[in-house]
Amino acid sequence: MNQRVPKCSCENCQLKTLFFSHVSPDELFDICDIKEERTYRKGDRITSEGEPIHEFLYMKEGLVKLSKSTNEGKEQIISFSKPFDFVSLLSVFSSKTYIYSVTAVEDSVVCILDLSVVKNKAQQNAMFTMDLMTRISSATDKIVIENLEIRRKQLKGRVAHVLLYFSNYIYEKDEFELPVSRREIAEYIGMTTENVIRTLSEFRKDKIIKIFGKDILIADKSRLENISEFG
Amino acid sequence: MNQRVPKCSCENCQLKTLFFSHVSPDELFDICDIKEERTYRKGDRITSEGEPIHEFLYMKEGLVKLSKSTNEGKEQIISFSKPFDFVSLLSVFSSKTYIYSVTAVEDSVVCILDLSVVKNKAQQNAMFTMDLMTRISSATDKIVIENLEIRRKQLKGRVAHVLLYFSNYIYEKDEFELPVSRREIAEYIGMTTENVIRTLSEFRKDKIIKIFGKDILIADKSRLENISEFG
DNA sequence: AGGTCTTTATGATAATTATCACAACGTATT
DNA sequence: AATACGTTGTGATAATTATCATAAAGACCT
Repeated sequence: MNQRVPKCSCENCQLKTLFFSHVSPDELFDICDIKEERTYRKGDRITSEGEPIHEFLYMKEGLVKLSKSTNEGKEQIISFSKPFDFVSLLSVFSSKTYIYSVTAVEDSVVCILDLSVVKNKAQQNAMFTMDLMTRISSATDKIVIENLEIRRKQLKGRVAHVLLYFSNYIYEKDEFELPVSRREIAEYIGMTTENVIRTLSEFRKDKIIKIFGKDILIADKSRLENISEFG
Repeated sequence: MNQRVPKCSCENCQLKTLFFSHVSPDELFDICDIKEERTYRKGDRITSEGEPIHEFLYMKEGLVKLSKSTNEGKEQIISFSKPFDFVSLLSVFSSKTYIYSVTAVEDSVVCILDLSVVKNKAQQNAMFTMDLMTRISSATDKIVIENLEIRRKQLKGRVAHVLLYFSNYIYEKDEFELPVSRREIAEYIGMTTENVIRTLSEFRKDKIIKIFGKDILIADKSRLENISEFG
């Protein structure tokens, strides 16, 4: 399920500059000491809705999804987090329990700090807290904006948008392996699985993309962008 | 358009306890000195998309909407802010310019601090920054959750949801004056104006609500809740 | 290797929502 | 008072999306 990696490798960690730029080397060493890395396999649940929050999470490798299930048992995907994103953005400082679940959609490595350590640090070091707030704000802003973007489009535009999201933002390549199922795409864009599949088939027939199972190749990006923008 | 109220009335301000619980009386006096209150009339624009952010805003009286316009010129309403909510939640600590506009939907009083003052305070006082972060996180969480709620419902459920939102959350009464037009409701729930109007008429015909122009009376709340929940 | 379950896929049909057209009403402006 | 303009309101029709049915392919388990 998960496995501890005892050796701390913070010296080479990009997060050091992003997250800890206002933490002294001594403090950093302390944090490094208590930091834990956990490895998750694709499909593993990392945190669950309703669980108490006692850890602070950020992404080192892989890709995870944040999701929430409706009281009818359907799943809604809120967002995806890639390396050097905070996974802990919603709820962490405003709630005692998670209001969403986090699940690995690729094999992932997540760095974990006890939340009380982060909170203590935050109460002592204002610059650290400012950094933290800036980062968390930026991440939640992205979620809100992305949500608005998806909301104003219809089916084809939304599917095109998601493909471009993975291509441009997550993988930075025109060919990639979809980390999620058609159903999960549907849960992200708020449409049905069948319509997502149908739309992908249509894009394939129109030679905008090539599909080999989970592998997607964007063949005509400008047309895909056009669909994403104007439907 | 707007008018200065020179006298500082922080002594009686609810925000003092919420916002400034970790600020010393001396500091509070300083802040009080430079704080400005501005009065806006219904319809007045408070901040505009693309403008540089140099002020920190919070609500004292009234109701405002946060909105963003698409590149096709359509408006999307992100959320509403009521008294003692921060208006400055998205962007403030993550962007130099506003990515949304703020407009008064009721006559409103907004308290305004220079952003540099808030940032300076935040860099010096970690507890203050923690408070701030907690409040901002809580506000953005609400936006995300509210968005998911609306997204999973269809037309009737969304309209019912909005009515309950105003009734329960904003006015805490079963009878209230709608602060927004049908079009604005449509912009908030992502449906067309005509369909919002039609749905309201349907609720009226079914004796779930009474409508007198902008005045709404919720006559059968449990049925409205049922529609909001199950469509 | 066989069976079960999920995912991908496609078609037909039903439900939902948008668009267009038009009218009444209120409000603001000149 | 007259005009213009936005809001509210309703109906007919078109477009979009969901639902249901069915099937093949792949993953998983034993």
